[in-house]
Amino acid sequence: MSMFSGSLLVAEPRSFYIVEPSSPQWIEVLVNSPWGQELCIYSISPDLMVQPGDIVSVPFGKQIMGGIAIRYANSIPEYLNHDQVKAIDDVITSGFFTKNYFQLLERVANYYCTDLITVIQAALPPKLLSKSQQRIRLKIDNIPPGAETFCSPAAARILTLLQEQKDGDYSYTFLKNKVKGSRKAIKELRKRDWIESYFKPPEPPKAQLKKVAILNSYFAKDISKRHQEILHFIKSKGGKILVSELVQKAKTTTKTIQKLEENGYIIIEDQEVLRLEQGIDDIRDQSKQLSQDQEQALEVINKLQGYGEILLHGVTGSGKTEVYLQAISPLLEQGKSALILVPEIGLTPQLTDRFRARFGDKVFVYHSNLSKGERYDTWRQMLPGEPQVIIGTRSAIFAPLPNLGLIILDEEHDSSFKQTQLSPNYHARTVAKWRGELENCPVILGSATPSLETWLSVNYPPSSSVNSYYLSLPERIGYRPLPPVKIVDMRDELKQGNRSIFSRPLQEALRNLKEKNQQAILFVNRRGHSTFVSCRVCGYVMECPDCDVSLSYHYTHEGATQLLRCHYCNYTQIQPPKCPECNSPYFKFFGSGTQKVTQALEKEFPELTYIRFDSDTTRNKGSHRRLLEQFSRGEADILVGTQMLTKGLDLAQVTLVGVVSADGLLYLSDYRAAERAFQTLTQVAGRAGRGDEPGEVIIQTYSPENSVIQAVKKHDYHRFIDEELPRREELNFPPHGRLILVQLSGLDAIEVEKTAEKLGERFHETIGLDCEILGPAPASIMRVAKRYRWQILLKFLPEARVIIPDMKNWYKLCPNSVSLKIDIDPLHIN
DNA sequence: AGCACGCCGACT
DNA sequence: GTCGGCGTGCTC
Repeated sequence: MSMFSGSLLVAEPRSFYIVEPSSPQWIEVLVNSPWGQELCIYSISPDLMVQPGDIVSVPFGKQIMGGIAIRYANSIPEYLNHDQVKAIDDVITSGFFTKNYFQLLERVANYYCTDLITVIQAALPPKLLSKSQQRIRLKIDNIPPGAETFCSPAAARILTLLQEQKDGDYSYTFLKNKVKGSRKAIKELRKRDWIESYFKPPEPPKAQLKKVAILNSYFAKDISKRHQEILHFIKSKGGKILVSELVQKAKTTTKTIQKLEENGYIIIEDQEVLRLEQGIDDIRDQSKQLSQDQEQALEVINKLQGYGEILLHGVTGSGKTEVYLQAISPLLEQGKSALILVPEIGLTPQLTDRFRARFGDKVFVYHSNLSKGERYDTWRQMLPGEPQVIIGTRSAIFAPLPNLGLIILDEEHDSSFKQTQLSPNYHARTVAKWRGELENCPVILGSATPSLETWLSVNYPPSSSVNSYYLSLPERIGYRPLPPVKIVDMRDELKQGNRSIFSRPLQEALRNLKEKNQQAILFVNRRGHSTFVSCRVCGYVMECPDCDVSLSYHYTHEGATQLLRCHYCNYTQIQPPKCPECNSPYFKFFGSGTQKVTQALEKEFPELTYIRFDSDTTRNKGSHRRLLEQFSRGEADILVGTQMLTKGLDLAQVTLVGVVSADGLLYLSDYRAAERAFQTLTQVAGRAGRGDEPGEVIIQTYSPENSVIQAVKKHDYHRFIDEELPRREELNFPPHGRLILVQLSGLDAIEVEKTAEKLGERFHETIGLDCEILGPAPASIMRVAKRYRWQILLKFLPEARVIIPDMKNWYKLCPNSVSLKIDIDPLHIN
């Protein structure tokens, strides 16, 4: 929680160009100290220019760490002596935190109950606010032979570890994790003066410098023909060229170039070079003719001046992207920028390509798969405010674009817009609306299956906000029909004696594939091979030793060791040949994952080739794109994959979509299970028939009468909404009420439970009647990665004011061994 | 968190 | 007197 009252004063935009006549001597800096955020005062040495809003590095204790300069101070507080105040070490980046931007960060911190500094860290490229790292190194000259025999076992272990390392140097954290009782042992070794500890200064990312040759005097006398040629070449390139490029393209040497510099014909300078992810080049694309619906939608968007929330509800294949493109085009001409958020960038290379084809080098991508340098440079080039288009994932909502004209969330229903593991647990959609308000620009939320939150917010807006619009694209472009959806009752298949995982209709559709020269997508709810391995005699199930879940069977290839893996903590072990409990050999796997489906394909349809597309096969950088390109080139007949397939793939040749089993989606113990199932099935069905050939969808299930399945069959979003919204309203679940999930975890089962009980009592004492307190209860998977987990769910009634003044005390109620996490608006409450 | 400082008891 | 364990307070 922010520890300051009111807003922090930060530089107005552009104030960084103004030099104050009487430069203040001190400045307050927000730092991330080991025990939380703090506002500390530092002096400014005369030779350093520091402004509020700068990112600086400062000394703190024995460390150097990153911080944000907040405001000038004319004096130091009374409780500090002058010799206690240290000087700013360096300025890392200048003129970045504008007032609007800072307000946004503060709002995120307040709403999601975290420190401002934690939000800032999420908003900046990684390592920009890094700390110095404590490291341990050997003092080789002081160590007698056989030193390890003189000291305690732990100390000996550390000594050996360090001696095995080439430079005898390890980080303190590494040794702490590796050796038990390391703290004491290090003290012991330090006493003997065999090791020393030191702080390695942080290394924030830096701009890359390269040498450029600049033409100085072209009309030179007494110059060799070769030199004249080189100068001419530089001139043809605009009088300025990278030295490396000059050497390569003019087929010359650095020696020659040096000679030219010595004679004053050219000047060699260091220049910053941006490291940016390269796109494909030279595919240009023009605006397409819009359908009537698209035209109407675009008109509403273009007319909108200032903030507004727009739901663009377009069925799969209705041409939402073209609307985005044409909405952005006039903005760039006005000198404004646009921000497009997508669930996962690797999955939408086509989207990025289309933007690049339309807007060329004005398009930049920003996501966590970029290298550190690429990410820093992409971020840095935004600061001057050149009009541009940023396509990014969740964290790009914090892209520091000064003249923002439009924010778009594509596939706004997607749950990857919520940050779950790390703090702050923000939802990019929520932050996008705040940012739109602050920057006074429209926010477009695009989806074929809008989240209930967005649906409600746009159709029944709270009285305070009138600027919301519902725009519908009910038809696919080119009057292509939505693919018919066939529901297959798998109980009948079993009755008819079909024991294959493919039903007869799906088998027939797959058989027809080859002769029609078409492609198919098979959707499987799970990666790996099987959901669990169990004994058919005694019922024993293989479980992860560190988590309360069963292990999944992973098949690599014929003859390879068969592995069992935990999908929660990645624990891996070899599949035992017999049941460890009763020694029975009938020890087999159940359920089906992507691997099992591909095996069945090999067996039943050996003539069909496939590509497996899940998190096992797409782990490496660029593998999404590579696999998708292989598939679109027709190198395989079938794409077999998981959830990833649902995220906006546009593959024109796919006519058949098969859902191997919908049941795993339908029965999850979560209040959002129905919504997720509807979205996933509708999205995956939408991959069929996007080209000229009509599509077909086959969904296999054991519960064909389920209302979600029926809504998917009819492509009927409204039918789904009409059933689901009252159900949520009845139970005060979002979007009608609000949830806060309080999670406790720790290694000691009893202690976690006791803390949960204690907190629960506290909640009953302090929280008002407009909030229902559910729990404390153990999480549905109680143990993950050796940690026991309990939780309390706070359910606020729709009209309740969600204010929790007591939150700081919650942390005080937790012993050190129990950690507390507060998830605001959780998407999963298991 | 990590470290210095200072108090106190066990031992030379 | 000296060494070392451990509780306390500080980091601009």
